[in-house]
Amino acid sequence: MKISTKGRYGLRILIDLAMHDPGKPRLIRDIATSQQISEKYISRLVIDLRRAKLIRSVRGVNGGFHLAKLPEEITLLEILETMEGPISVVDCVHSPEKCRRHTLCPAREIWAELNDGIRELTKKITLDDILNAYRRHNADRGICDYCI
Amino acid sequence: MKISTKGRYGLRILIDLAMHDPGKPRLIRDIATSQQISEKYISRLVIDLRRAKLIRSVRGVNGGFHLAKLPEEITLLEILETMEGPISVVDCVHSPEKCRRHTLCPAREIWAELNDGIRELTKKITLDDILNAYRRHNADRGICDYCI
DNA sequence: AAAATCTCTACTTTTTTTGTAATCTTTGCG
DNA sequence: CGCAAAGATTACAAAAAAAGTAGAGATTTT
Repeated sequence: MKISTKGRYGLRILIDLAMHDPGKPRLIRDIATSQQISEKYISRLVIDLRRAKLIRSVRGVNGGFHLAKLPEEITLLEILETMEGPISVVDCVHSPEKCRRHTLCPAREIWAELNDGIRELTKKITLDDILNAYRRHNADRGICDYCI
Repeated sequence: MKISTKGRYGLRILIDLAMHDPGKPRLIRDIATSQQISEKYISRLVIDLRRAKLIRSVRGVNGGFHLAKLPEEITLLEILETMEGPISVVDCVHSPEKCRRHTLCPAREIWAELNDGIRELTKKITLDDILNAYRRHNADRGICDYCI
């Protein structure tokens, strides 16, 4: 029941892009500097974000990244599922084949409901909400490890 | 966002006890056999369950375990927090000291709200709900790995 | 006293997550 | 054109976390 480092870093990258969107694409190098994440790791993470169409990339000289959607259109659910794979409180919710007798599995409905509940909660939170909370606070002090 | 093996095994132990409560305490050995978990590991796990007062133990000859409460009084939240520690989507929700600048941390309120939401969801599910789901299905086929 | 049981802590193994190395592809510009 | 500035990708390494075990101890009943 914890958001992984990958999830948090994905979010940081999106926050970073959101706060720099105007005009020219943002470099991995610059994201790395402001977010204090290695360039290598960022170039690994942006692949997932791009495949999920949350960001767009421009290759070659003068390339970089920017958001592919408005912050209010990006939900925490999308971000988490992009970075961490589908939310599933137990494996059989999303991989019924793992379960020896999935058609009979007792707690399946209960897990499915809990799972949906959690997904709904995260779906209601948008990148914009997080940005606003961020702006209300002392944005220029940067982001805290462990929190995002 | 996944229930750990420890969490699932704790739940299995409770289900096992609930289905055998009448009269005499149940042995670790018997739980191990029906739940297909090693005796060693169960004796490790029951410590946590006992400390959380979800089960009671009887030591010595003719000893064993039984539930300390009615199944409808045991929530999934208690079980999970007993086995896995407090639910916290990010560390700073429950360990603000980990956060360099926790009084300023931008997303803190958002995480706290999400966290509460998840806790509420799991609080609404009781051991009895799970037992009922279990009984409605083909209980004698046992519990599926990965699901519980 | 002996046997049956639970209790506890420290350790090992396994699995998962995190992060890096190295190489390839695309594009703009002189 | 050809080079340099970017991003893209995959496979591997390191670190952290989770799972599980060993072994000795403490209680209780008979």
